[in-house]
This record gives sequence, C-alpha cells and structure tokens, in this order.
Amino acid sequence: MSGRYTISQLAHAAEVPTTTLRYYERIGLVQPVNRSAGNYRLYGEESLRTLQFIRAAQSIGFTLDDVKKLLGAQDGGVPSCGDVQALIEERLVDIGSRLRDLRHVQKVLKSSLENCRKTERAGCCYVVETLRRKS
Amino acid sequence: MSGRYTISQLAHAAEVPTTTLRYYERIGLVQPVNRSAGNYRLYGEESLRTLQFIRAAQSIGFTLDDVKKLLGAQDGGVPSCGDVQALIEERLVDIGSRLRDLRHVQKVLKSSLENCRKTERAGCCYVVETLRRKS
DNA sequence: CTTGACATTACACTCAAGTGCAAGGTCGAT
DNA sequence: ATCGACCTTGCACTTGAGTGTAATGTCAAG
Repeated sequence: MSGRYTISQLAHAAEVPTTTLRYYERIGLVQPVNRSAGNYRLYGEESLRTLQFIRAAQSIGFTLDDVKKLLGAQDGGVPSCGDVQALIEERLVDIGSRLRDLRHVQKVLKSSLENCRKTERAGCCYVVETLRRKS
Repeated sequence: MSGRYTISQLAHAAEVPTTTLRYYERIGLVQPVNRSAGNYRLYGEESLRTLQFIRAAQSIGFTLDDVKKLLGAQDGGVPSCGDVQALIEERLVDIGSRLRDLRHVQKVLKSSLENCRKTERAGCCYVVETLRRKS
C-alpha cells in the first residue's frame, strides 16, 4: 500500500521521464500514494500499472483526457461500457476524417511530384506555377 | 504597384481574417506594399495572389514554413525544382507514416469496440480490462 | 562534513497556426 | 464635432503533451 518507488525509480520502471510523472500528477492522472519525510513523492505498484495503462491507451489513439475518463479519474466513477463505446466511436470518427484528408493530400502530392519531375527545367517549377494558378 | 486594398478589403477578398494577415506579415509571409498617410497597411493584387497560393499549398499538406520556402521568402531566392521535390518527398514520408499509424489505431479501436459490444456487462468493460492487462 | 546525485517548487517555453484583448489612432459621414 | 467603423500596436492566450530552468532542499556514501 505504501510507497515502494521514488519518482526516479518509478520513472525507470515505467520508462517515462520524471518530468512526465510530475506532469501527470498536475493534470490529475497519477497521484503518488504519499510523501516521504523529506517530502519526496512515493509511488506504489498500482502507479506502475496505471502508467502502463496510459501507454496502452495512448498507443491506440486515446488522449490523456480520454484516459482520465477511462480511469474514472474524471468527475467520479468508473465508466460504463456505454461510455467507453461512445469514446471509441468518437475517436473512430476523428480517425476516419483524418484518414480521408491524408489520403487526398497524398494523392495530390504524388501527382505534383510526378509532374515536377517530368517537366523539370530551370527557373520554372511546375508545382510552384500550378499553386500560383490555383485560387 | 501601389496599394489597392486595405487590410479588411484584402481579408474579404481572400476570405481570411485580418488577424491572420497581420500574423502572416509578422512571420514574413505576406508584406503590405506600403502604408497610407494614417499608417494603414495597403496591399496590392499580388498579395491576393500570394494568399491564394498559401491556401492552395496548405490544402495539399505544406506547412507555412514550407510555403515560405516555396515563395522564396525564406533565405533568398526562388526554390529550384530539386528543392521543391525534396520538400514534397519530405511531406510524403510524413504522410506515409501518419497513415500507417492511423490505420493501425483504427483497426485496434474497431476490434475493441466489437469486443466491448459483444461482452458488455455491468461493472466490467472489456476495453478497460484489456488495457489494464497490457504492458 | 562535504560532495554528488537526486528531489522539491514555480514558472516559462516548445510546436503550429493562429485568436483575443486593450488602449489608442484614423476615416468618412452626418 | 462627433459617431461608428475601421485601423494601429503590443501582448497574452489557445491546444496537447510535455520539456527546460532556476533556486533550493534531501539523502547516502566517503
């Protein structure tokens, strides 16, 4: 229950900089279990688990704010399946539109590159000229 | 050559807020051609064209910093085709990796959502449990 | 008892592309 | 002459996820 890790020990165990741990505390994500006599943060095993949770959640596209909700650290209570599903659906919508945008941009850039290569000559770049003509 | 637009006229013509025009000036992207007696910014036709250029370039994934280079407003001189191609290739690499990441995240979230729906029951969400288990 | 490694706090800064605000100046019309 | 709409400047703020710095405190080893 009591603190088994100092901040740098936890940082090392979780492979996270200590500054990030202080930041997580500041935003209410990971609290130390208590403080030492000299006011050092002391963390327990569950902090390590929380950090691993955070990493896993981040890696699948949740923001720290989402994570806060998933952890029930936001306005009280563990989230229901319905809450979690809503969160995931939100992220999926985000991702869908970002994918659409990126694919479009990719297409345009690829064809610009092609055209630039094909028509390359000094002092007159296809891409720059095309952009100039576009309104 | 001389100014045909005040800031708000140009803003209106280019469909850009005036604040953005001042910002573009600040970062060295669009300069007014001169100032009125009362120190008002005056822009010419070429400013409008530059703004259209900026919009077109932004919409295909260039940053304002890229745009600066494309316009030759950065460290001297209009860019060569080679420079432009390098810029485009950089952006394509960015986009490629962002697409890969997003597609991965999308897959994981979709299957999480499925699993959450299938196994839904009170007080125990599949997604939250899975994240907890992951290191 | 001093040295070095680690800790604390508060605060500012990063990136990108702007937005918002306050205090004041200018312009055209009434 | 005054009103309102527009303009000027400078400065701070925004988002997200942290990073950097300075001044100071603690702890264990030699």
